[in-house]
Amino acid sequence: MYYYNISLINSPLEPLTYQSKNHLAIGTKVTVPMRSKEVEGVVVGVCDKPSFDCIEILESSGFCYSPKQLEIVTFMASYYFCSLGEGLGVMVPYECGMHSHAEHGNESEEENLLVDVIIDKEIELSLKQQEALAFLKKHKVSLLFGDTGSGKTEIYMRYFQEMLQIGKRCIFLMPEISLTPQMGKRLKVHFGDSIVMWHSKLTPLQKRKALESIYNGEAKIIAGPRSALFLPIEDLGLIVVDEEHDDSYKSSSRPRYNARDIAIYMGKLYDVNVVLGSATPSVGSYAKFPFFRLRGGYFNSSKEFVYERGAESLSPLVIDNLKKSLDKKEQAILFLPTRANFKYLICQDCGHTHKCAFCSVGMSIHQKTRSLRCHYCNFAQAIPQVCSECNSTNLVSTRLGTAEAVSELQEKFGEFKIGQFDRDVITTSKKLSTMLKSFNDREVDVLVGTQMLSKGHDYHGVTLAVVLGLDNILNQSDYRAREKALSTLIQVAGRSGRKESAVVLVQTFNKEFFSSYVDRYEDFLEDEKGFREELYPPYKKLCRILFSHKNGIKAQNAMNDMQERLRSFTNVEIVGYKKCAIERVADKYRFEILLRADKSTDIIKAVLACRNSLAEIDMDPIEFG
DNA sequence: AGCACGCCGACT
DNA sequence: GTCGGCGTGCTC
Repeated sequence: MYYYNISLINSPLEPLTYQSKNHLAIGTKVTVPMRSKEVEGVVVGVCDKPSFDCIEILESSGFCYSPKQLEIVTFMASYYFCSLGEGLGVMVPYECGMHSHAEHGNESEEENLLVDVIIDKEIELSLKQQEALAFLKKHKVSLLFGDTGSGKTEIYMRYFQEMLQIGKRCIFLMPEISLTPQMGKRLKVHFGDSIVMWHSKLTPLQKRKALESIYNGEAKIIAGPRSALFLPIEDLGLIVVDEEHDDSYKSSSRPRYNARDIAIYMGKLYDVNVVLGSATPSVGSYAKFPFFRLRGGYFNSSKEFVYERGAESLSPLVIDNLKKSLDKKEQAILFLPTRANFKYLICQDCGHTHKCAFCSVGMSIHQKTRSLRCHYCNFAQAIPQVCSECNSTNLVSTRLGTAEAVSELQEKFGEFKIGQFDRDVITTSKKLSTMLKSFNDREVDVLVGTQMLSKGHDYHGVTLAVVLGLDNILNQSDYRAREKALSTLIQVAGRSGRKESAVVLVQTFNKEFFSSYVDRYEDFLEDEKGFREELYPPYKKLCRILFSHKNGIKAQNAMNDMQERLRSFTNVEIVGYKKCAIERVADKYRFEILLRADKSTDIIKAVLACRNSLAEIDMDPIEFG
């Protein structure tokens, strides 16, 4: 009889011991009984006969995780504080017997011949682009710091093509696949069946087909959001992380990994190059990696930035600019920050804000459904007519929401079509492509939206971008607030003026800040480096520990207990321990500890020694709320 | 005494 | 994470 440590996939439990009559290789995916249910697990170790009676492994599947996949999972488990089972949950295994030769780098003549057939035409690069590509090839990890429209995508594509020609495969990460159908199409046109798009919204059939082509080797490029990192790919030659600054690379549930950072880890592990690309690179990547600067778009467009003192209103200046551009039969986009900090219902008489019954956040008004909705737990209720505190009927909402902006503009510009572009309206990728198509076909004149507007779509005829509410990002208590606000402005501005000259109208009380950096992002990055030194990433490591429980006292006690114990670790600084800014979410009270240290290993040691069962640990956090 | 709920520990 | 055992405390 053999005895194995089995990690249960997606389970927070540590590996459990099961027995088997047959020998099983480490990494084999199996089915085991667990409390009268059958669950999937992975053989992660061999062990001696334990003192307790063991249960038999039911069957071994035809799938297994490669040693390198197990190494990645082990790293994720230790660095991001999850179980092996939770780490394995994001990994897709190989078919048994597939990976062994692949990981030793054997090349197949047959495949090389196949590639020659697939590639039809070479992607032409400008001199500057060729220079950039040469730079990327020279460095293990490099940053392609290229303005919107400067031709980053062609460089990636050319690099992919060259990899394919030597029989190598590539991973192409992008933020939120559903938000970038244009990129997908563009790649599909060039690479046909040798590119496969992988994301969580694939139907079971699509998923099967995609996996099939990965297993049989037809898929040479795997493209998608962060989950595309973890497919059973052989002969890996290159990883590209597009829009590397994007927050969606950080997972907000366990395993709380950052796909950009895991890509870099995998680059080392597989000994392949990693390319990070962005028009607005993160301060961290800029500080850590060599970069190549690609300036300007080839649209030769000029942009005029106009600043108006204000927060978030459809001011006369905004209306006037929109009118001018509409009269000229041109298109405009209007940006408002994410819906998360949207408009709340406030009583003018007593100042009371209508809060969610389960979370300590204001409920947002959704005019379309005539309801109040909580963006943290989705609780919904009718819009009340009177204040629950003082019975006043004088209830107003101060902030401007996308839906409201749309209806207000539609009223003012009756003959033009105003489109709404946010997560409330664009719920499927079909709706996304429909909206983008009607905008590019000029059936829609003004597109009003949130962050979604800035996510790399091509808008051909936009000559006016109105950017409202930036100060709401800038004023967040987040060490990245400046970076987030400025990069948002640059990304939105980058959506306009692809062909002609364009106006970017910015409402802010911080003109000084935005105007001095908006066309010199590298200066911002340099200055920001100075600001972060001694305090923030990438110079210091941060770790946030969250305690949440229905019983607030329990959560608070758990925080206090851990905080006390952490004090003996002198190389880890307790930046603070307190109620979260949003103190209740989904009927649970929340407390947090923020840690800072020079080295992540110091944080890991301290947290491992001090954590309790309520502690949810977020390494390299990007959310502070 | 009987039942409901909530806490806590085990899960191989 | 999820289940079940058990203790507390409330009601009949």
